Amino acid sequence: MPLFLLDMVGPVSRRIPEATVARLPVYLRSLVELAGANVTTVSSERLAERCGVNAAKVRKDLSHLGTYGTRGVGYDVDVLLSQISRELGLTQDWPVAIVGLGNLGHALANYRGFGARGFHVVALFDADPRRVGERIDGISIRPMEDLLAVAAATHIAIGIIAVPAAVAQQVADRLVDAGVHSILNFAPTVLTVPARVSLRKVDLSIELQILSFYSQRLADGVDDPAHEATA
Amino acid sequence: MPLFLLDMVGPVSRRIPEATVARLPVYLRSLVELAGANVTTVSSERLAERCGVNAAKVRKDLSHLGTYGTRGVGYDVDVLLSQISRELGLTQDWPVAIVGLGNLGHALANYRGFGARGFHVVALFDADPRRVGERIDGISIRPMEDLLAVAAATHIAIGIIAVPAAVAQQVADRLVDAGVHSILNFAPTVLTVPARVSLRKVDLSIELQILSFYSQRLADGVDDPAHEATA
DNA sequence: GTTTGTGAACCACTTCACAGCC
DNA sequence: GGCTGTGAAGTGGTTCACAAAC
Repeated sequence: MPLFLLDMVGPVSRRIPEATVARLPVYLRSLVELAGANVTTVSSERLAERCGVNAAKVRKDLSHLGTYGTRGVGYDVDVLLSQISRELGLTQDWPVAIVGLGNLGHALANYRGFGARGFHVVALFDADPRRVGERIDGISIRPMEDLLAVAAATHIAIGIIAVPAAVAQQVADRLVDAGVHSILNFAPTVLTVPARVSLRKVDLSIELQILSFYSQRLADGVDDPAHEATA
Repeated sequence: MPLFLLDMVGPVSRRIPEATVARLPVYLRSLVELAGANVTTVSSERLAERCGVNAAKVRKDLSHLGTYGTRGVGYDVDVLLSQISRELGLTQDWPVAIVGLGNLGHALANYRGFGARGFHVVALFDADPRRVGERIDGISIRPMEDLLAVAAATHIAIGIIAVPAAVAQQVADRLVDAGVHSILNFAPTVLTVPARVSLRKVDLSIELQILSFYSQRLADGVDDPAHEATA
């Protein structure tokens, strides 16, 4: 490929390590804060400190996006901010559906900050007829049966599962059938989805049990190295 | 050390990789289900399938706890279950405090399944005087100022932070001052704690942004390898 | 002098593949 | 014949350390 075509390909085609992808949102958040405080330039050292990682990692991570820093100076906050936003796909809108509106589902549906960066809750579903029809933040809860029809009408990109573990897999299957290709699972169970579907999980009891492990170690005086959240 | 003393040291002194620790709760959950279904024996193959990992990983993970399998047969469900429970420190009780009782805090406070495995919510705190005094599931919300006194009375092991990002660090500092050595952070911000304190995080918007990244890739037709939740 | 970008070394974890035991 | 436990090989990610650029 001729060199002069390289910038037409753009950063989207680079292979970015998974570990880096997981840190980009953290950098982004910090950059938004810096921009809000009218800081125009930031060094890898300073950004690293704010994000709780080390400077070499920041530089390596950012180098995967392209060459946006200036030696002797640092990174331009606005440039970096928009590059990371673009890389994460936050310049477009992602319609989100929440399935299951118990305590957690309600909390999620009310969560401010969805809208902040391209995520919009467009539909709520619950199997319990007593909950159907209730409105949360202007959106009414629909019966599970409507999922396919709604997905057809408004292309749902991300499905959030907040139902009991026992029915989580069947909800996941329905979401996949409805064409959803990203799922965030809050139910405490292992889900299986086709390889093309992205799946991430948030599991309170697993987190607690991990903390329990290290608490016990601490109590027993085992000198474990510090460990940090992965989430 | 003479060989005959080895079993007195017990599995607690082995060095267990962090990645393994994060999977033990998943194995445990599956084993509890198997035990409930009166299954007495399980192979690494079968357990792996149920947990969404591969069999070699299960064997390697379990080998870190000791030699609890039988060649040609598999693992005894009950034995393995109790070994993992012990390793994770679930045979003892861990008093939990929740700080911040907005939507999410409420949902967490009402979460059944805390009690199931050694975790007990013993105290709730909120800075908002209008919320103080409210009772959730039999426990009344106390003002932040009571934290030190309550921590002194009931040894709080785990603190859950469910406050706005802006005040999360100061809440973390207070928890640490109160002697809490494990923190689970739901606030969307990076926290800094002393090395001896265990810190894990759950961050909804980071999860969504990671999903967004892969959604965009998918839309752009980049053939990324499948990726799974880390949490 | 300062700070990036990056090969090279290092480390942790995963997977393979098979000997050893049932 | 079946399945575990584990060295050895492979992979992905982190950290070092320094030349290049400002």
